[in-house]
Amino acid sequence: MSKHEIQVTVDIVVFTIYQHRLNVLLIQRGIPPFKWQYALPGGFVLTNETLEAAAFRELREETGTENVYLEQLFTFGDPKRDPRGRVVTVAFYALVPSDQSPLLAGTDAAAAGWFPVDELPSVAFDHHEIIDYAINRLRNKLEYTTVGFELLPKKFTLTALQVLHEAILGKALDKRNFRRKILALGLVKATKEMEATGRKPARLYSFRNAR
Amino acid sequence: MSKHEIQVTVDIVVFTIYQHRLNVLLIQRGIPPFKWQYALPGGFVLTNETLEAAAFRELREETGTENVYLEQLFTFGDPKRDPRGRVVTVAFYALVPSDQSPLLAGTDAAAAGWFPVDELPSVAFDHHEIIDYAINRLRNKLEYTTVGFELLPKKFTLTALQVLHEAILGKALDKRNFRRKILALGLVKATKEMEATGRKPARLYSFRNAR
DNA sequence: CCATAATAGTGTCAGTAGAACACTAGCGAG
DNA sequence: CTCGCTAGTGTTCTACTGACACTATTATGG
Repeated sequence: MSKHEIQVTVDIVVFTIYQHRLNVLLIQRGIPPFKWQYALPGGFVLTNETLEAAAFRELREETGTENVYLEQLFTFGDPKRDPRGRVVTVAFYALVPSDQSPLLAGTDAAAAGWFPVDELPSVAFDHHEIIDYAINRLRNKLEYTTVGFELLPKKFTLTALQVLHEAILGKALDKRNFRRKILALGLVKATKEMEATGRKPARLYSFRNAR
Repeated sequence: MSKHEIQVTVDIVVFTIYQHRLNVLLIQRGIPPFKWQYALPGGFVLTNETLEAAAFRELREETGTENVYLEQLFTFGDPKRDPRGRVVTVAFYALVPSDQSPLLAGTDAAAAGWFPVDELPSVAFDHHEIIDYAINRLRNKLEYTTVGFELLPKKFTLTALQVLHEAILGKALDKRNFRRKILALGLVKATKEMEATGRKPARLYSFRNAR
């Protein structure tokens, strides 16, 4: 019974909204296997940290992002998924508010970048499968939870919220129906501020619950 | 960087409907830690098998069940969850049709038994947390998928289907509304057979899709 | 054979949620 | 002051959900 030969990693699908599109953070690998290919941020779990802590640590080390929404997705354990040996990876996804996303002051990563989910490059290992899984989860959760707010700044316009939903769901939504539904949910509170840019100023809203 | 000291196991929450209640399969441990306490069926993942294959293998070895619905749930990796060392467990849940459930011709297990989810004994490790997670997942999936049918024999009465839903959701449902909704979904097909037992015979239905 | 016990099976109405659909309001730029 | 641009707003129809009570059919037992 070869019980000890399995290594455990975490991989994180980091999402943000950038230029009205849903984007994923990818890092170019500096070492084999799959050298120079893009891959998800991630790495080995240390023996004395939780899985979630490992994911947060890798996020910090590789991308400089902190204090983001993080949720476990699924665990991928095909024996052939890593050519180096048996590696089981616990996949997470993270949501970065759109006003913090371009800060890529990475340390580990040679090169990192945001890629729109419908224009992904080829990625290492089974990371494409992980990304697909994450997009599906995000779409589903958007419909019955408040995850969407995690991708926005603290104050946002209803149009920005709608654009976000459209970017994730990949389809256009009716403005009046969308606003009616969001306001009926009561999760959002009008502030007294208006957005500066643009032609006609739009009212800023904030999310009611704690972030 | 102590990367190699993590062991990977699978644990399975096996559900069935028994006497109109949702039940979980537990096995009494024959060895420490938690000797004589009840625990979920499960065990170590071998280096050349997928996680799912490991779960199926443990199910077969420990409970004799085969060909059941199996789905990955969540991965539990708290460093302190197992007193023997660092063990990360990938949790699954399985659904056993009610006409196959009492077959507990186990091999590994000293003693196994079905326990109603609202009368669980104290269980080893963090298995209570895993069971709670599984019940929640099952309740949620019942509302938007067809998992429910996995817990029934191939032919079943609509009353049996309703009892199943009530057992999982833990609340009574209106008979007319329930039947209307189920029939409107079109997932179920009336057969020409009637159930033998009972006072007035009830029509048997079958699930349309493949099992 | 008739009465009883037990479960099967059936319809309506009211309230709510979701989808389709087009115009006016307010601001900045030129 | 006109144009361009985005903000913001209601109604109607349809589909689904939930509440609610009685008749039909069989087996059993007196």
